[in-house]
Amino acid sequence: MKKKKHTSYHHGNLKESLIHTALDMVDKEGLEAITLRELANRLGTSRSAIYRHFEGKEALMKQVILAGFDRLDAAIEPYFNNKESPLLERFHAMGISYVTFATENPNLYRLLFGPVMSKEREEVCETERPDLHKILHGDSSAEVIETAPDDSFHKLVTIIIEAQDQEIFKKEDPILIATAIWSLLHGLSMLIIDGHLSISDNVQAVYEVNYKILLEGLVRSHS
Amino acid sequence: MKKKKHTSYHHGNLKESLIHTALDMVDKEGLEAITLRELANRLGTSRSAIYRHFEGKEALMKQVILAGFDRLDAAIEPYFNNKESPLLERFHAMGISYVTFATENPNLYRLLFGPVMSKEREEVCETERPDLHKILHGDSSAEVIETAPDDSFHKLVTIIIEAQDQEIFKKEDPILIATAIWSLLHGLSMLIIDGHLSISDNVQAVYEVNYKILLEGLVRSHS
DNA sequence: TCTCTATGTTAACATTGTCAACATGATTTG
DNA sequence: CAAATCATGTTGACAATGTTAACATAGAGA
Repeated sequence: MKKKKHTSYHHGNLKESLIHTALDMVDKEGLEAITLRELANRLGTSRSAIYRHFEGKEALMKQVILAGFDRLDAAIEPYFNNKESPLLERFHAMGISYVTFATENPNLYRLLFGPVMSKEREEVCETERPDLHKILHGDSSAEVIETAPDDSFHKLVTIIIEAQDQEIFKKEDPILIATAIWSLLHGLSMLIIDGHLSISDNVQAVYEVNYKILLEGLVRSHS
Repeated sequence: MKKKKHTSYHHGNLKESLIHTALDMVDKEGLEAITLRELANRLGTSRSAIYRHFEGKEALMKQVILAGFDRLDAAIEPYFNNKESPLLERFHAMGISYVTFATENPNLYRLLFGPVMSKEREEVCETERPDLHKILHGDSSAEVIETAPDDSFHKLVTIIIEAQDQEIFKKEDPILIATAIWSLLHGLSMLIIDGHLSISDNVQAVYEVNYKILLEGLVRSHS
């Protein structure tokens, strides 16, 4: 597949290779399988070469996590952008694709929301995401869609605003609504992949009930 | 507080001491702070003594996790059992106490749902919790309340059944409803303590919106 | 008392992340 | 072009940690 141009340098592009093989290792063999020596072996290099590209293992893992989030975003994106199907269908499918991604790649999903970043995030927490306030306080939704970054959470917010503009959803703070939706999806995914639910054999059914409950709390009026 | 009877044996009761000091260490200093040597030092014993009581570090951590779940259960229990206040108030307070427990003890909460048990749970997942099916297929709710174990999830299920009996909640599968509620609470807790939300400075407000959305999807009819 | 089992200690080992010292390919400079 | 400089890779060593084996000791029961 990816025959790198091995002509260029010592190894080629070690930095990217490290990130991607680490990502694949996490996905297939779990987080504990990742050791710097094993990583180096698989790439035919030596353990310490890593330190020419990353400050340490943790710095590498952060990059891996970022790449993992890209995969997650890529898995859900089609359902955000498919403008042909009705909004609620997209909304429904987006949720399914999210939970499905988690259950099909449990190791990867656990990494994304796992303990690697948690300490650091706790510190940075306050200053984070000031850009969201722009969305929150922007009055027109059309304008927001343009300025929103391609982050999945932002896309979710814009979909909610869209649904509010179409008088489908109640006019609640869209960011808080998005938070509730994300919480439900994230919690459900985590509980399933960690085996805390007794009904994890039928993920689809569990999701449908969750979706139904959530939706009835979101829609504007009942028929 | 807990002056153990140091007269009895070599150390006294090392097994329980290990579990409880480990639990406190996780809570105050994080999971990474736990090393067998440090644990042994704090208890004035030697590192290898641990292996007379546990198969290894992982076995010890599993016991720590069980003790941690007891703390979580104890933190929410008052809101389950306070029979004087109306059911919806108990329901509301229970959710707040859950999220509050998580945000006030982030290290502990992360441990409970963290990576220690995840692999094992994946294997045991299918055979787990057959007792829940009894609740699901029991027709009378009063009978269920008696037979339910003191697990928090079971209590949640019984409260839902109670609300259904009082015609407050819709008659949906109570286990699936409980799953949805737990997912929301768990997801919200995790996202907050890991700093994924931009609004984590006002936990209460976030919870209220989540609760409102969830409740409107649960209640039987709108006024 | 003697023996046995439970519990605790010490020393050693393998794994892993990290760093220092050295080596080499590529790039820039005189 | 030659030399210097920088980027990249390698080797050896070290500290921390979980684990195990061999040894030690206290308490219980014959």
